Amino acid sequence: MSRYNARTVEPKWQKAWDDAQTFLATRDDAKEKYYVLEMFPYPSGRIHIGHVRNYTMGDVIARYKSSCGFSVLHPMGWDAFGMPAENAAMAIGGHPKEWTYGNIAAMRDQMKPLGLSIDWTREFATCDPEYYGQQQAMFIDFMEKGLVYRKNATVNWDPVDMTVLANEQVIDGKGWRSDAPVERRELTQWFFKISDWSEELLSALDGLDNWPDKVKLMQANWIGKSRGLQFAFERTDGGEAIEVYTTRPDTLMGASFIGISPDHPLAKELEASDPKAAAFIAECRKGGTTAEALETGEKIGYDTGLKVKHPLNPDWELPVWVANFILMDYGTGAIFACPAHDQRDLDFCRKYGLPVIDTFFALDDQTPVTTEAFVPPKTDTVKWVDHFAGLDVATGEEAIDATIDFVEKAGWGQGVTKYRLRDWGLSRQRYWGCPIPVVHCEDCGVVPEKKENLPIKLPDDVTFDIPGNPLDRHPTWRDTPCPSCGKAAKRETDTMDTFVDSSWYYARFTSPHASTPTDMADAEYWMNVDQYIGGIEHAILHLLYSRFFARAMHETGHLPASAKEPFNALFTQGMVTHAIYQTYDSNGRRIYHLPEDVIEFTDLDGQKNALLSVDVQGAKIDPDDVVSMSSLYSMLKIKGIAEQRRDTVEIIPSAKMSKSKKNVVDPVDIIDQYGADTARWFVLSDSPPERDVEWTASGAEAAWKFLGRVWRLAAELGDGDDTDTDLERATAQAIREVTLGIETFGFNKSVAKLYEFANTISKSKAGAGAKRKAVKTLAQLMSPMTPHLSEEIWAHLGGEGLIANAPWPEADEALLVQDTITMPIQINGKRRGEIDVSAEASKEEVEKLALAHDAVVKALEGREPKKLIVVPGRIVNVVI
RNA sequence: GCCCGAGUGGUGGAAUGGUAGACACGACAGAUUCAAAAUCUGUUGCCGAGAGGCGUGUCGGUUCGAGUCCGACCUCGGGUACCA
Repeated sequence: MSRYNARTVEPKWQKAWDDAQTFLATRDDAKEKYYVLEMFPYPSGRIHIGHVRNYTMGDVIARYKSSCGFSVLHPMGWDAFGMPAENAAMAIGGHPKEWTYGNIAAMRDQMKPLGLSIDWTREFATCDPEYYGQQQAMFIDFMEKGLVYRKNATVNWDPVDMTVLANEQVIDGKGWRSDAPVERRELTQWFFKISDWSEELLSALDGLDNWPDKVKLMQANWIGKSRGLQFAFERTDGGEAIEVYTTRPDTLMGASFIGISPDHPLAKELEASDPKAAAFIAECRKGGTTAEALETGEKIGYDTGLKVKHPLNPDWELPVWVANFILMDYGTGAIFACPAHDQRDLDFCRKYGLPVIDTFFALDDQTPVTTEAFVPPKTDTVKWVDHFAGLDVATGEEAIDATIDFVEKAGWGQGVTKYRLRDWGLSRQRYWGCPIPVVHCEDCGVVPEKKENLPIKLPDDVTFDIPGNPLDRHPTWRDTPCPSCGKAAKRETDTMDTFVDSSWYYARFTSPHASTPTDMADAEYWMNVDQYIGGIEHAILHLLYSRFFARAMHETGHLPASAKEPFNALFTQGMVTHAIYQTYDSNGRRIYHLPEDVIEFTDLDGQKNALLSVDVQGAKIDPDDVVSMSSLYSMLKIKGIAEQRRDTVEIIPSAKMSKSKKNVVDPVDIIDQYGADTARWFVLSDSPPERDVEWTASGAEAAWKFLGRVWRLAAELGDGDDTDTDLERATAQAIREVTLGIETFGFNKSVAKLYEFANTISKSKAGAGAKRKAVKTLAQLMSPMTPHLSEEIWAHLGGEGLIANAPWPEADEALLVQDTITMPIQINGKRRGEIDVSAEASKEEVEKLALAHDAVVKALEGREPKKLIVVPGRIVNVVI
């Protein structure tokens, strides 16, 4: 009998599937459809083990659903625009287009051997002009529907490189290449009006029954619906009143000062007239644009000298400050601060010597606030000091409602609902993205390009030797006649955020070669995505943008109403993580090292250490032999390697795999050595799919051994027509549990059950006929995970056609019924024995049996139990 | 900072509020072998000679019963609107 040889078997079956066009998705109105989609990859150049895990999960679902009789759509494409291509062009020369398409070819070559059931005829990359041209057409439709507009927005500006930086390119407040302190700068940019859909995107979350609650919660928090009070503070100098929005109007008596954003119109006025204010605002503009930078940075303020009148007491004047932590994007860009009940306000007031006024206390503690703000949940009842709406004891919620009522009746303010969600800024000052199809004409203004001129293709003749957007400095590309008046005009040089590309690719897959963005008949049949699979890191932005886009596409006639919520079910798989190894150069900048360039060992204290392999100069070191840094040095000395200064390698454990941080693990070694089925089986084993896993290759060999064992089990079988009830029962149980595992994304549990089932078969004394039947079912149950091996066994055992086309096995329910049950007996909640009872036994019979149990009799010593709990079919607890 | 998760043997993990540790890795012992590889069999949470006790990040609570529910905290991970 020959050994299982993945190297010859796997390509054989891949060819058989290709020849039979097994995975071609076809519209078949007689069949129910099932659309499985994994988030498409960025073509970084190499697939990593996380991709293998992700796509194998999708493949298990796709193959399983196909066996269940569905017409399956399982496509693949490339999220191909983005910064890394431009970075590569800057770092190593070449062109982003060549780099990207080269990477796509390499990754496709790495993916094909995995034997994924993908309909490759639908493949596309978002940087294909055929794709982004359709995106431009949609953009024009969105413009017509008023879904797009322009306004000013802040960007990270590198004053040395004179270019816009991505948040990722700002490291510790400095530009990644220039090392110069980053500034915030305003540019006119394009926006999608996603905020018009805030309520819709929020309330529709309720209908997403098959989405993880955590994702829905994150999106709801992100949209951030709040009800508050909007009103104006009159200025004492008669200037324009300051509108504020607050979610805690009930604390108005605790107001300490008025804070405005450095980007507030009033701040801008002062910037022109007050040099000190201008200096302060300039200070605020230092640093990056991220929320994290703003909120973790030092809170600073500037007293404008302006005063406002408190609306409840015209004699009470409050100072107006400019504060760097107030965002112009949220509310009105101005607040009143209540330091007693907001920690940030309190810290600020203590720093600048502003008053702190308590407005309410806990019922049992009236200590005034000192260094810690009193911020109870809004549902807690508190005692009010002097509430203007006449409250004494009430919850925060009641007080807020009462206050809004009071103010509305008094006529100086209004209850308002606001959302935190901001409009989606889609402009990018970069080359490698989808050009925004508009023209700036001196006479006509901003004019959309004519659809017949689409796609507006990116010019190929660009260079990346200087920072900035090559489209801006291209000699001719910008020049174009105005689509409206025909006069010489200029193209927009901003390109689109890559999130635009990934916000509708799922729809394009339903008709990837159509001459319009979608084909309605195809979209009607294939949409929605029945199962979407991707990383939790996309829980907010990508998934929210996609939900918005589907709605916008419906508005513009590109998707049916039924596809407004495009993903029926979502599964967020965990990430495969790996340690990052870093050292520092002489300027203190981080240098990242590949895992294969590092020797890692654990010393006797359990401390992890690492050294660069180059420092070991090729000496063979077994990390298990190294117990401490000094023992490593002695070993190196013994091996004749001269003592030298060596960098200590810093280890950052369990970080998301990222090419730029060089902690990406390549799966090709495993595939080369053991085959795709082993890699697939391995990534599905052990870890629950939703959990992050630290990458370790130990266990790959065990997976390979198991698959060999299953093959031998099949290969060594003889013939016979005998049957075996025990094996049939084990088969029925395996079918039930493996199926349940797949249906609930418990692939690790399915794998464990398959191990158990295979062990049961190999240990069974049943005849060849009975075993043959069991092994055939085993092969079928394994086929979504190890499709090549399963086909080989299926063919060997005389199965009809391809196992990929065989219907999913069904469990014989009659065999799953148990007649006796073993029930554990607890005494005071601790397990002390067990009894066997018939499945039909009444509660009374179980109680009798339990009380007659040796351990119970002994513990009772003739007394009556205090309580006797019988959970039928489960457990008995005797309380003494 | 803010929002969302996760934490169980040496390791990955299993467990509708009902026998904690299924299944696998590793380790150890044995069989087979001239020997090894491969394969097969067995043992394996910790403490204890044993009886037994202790055990699911920490502390507290609810319950007849908590890994699971509630509260506080610790650590790690993801997101934080220009990484994708």
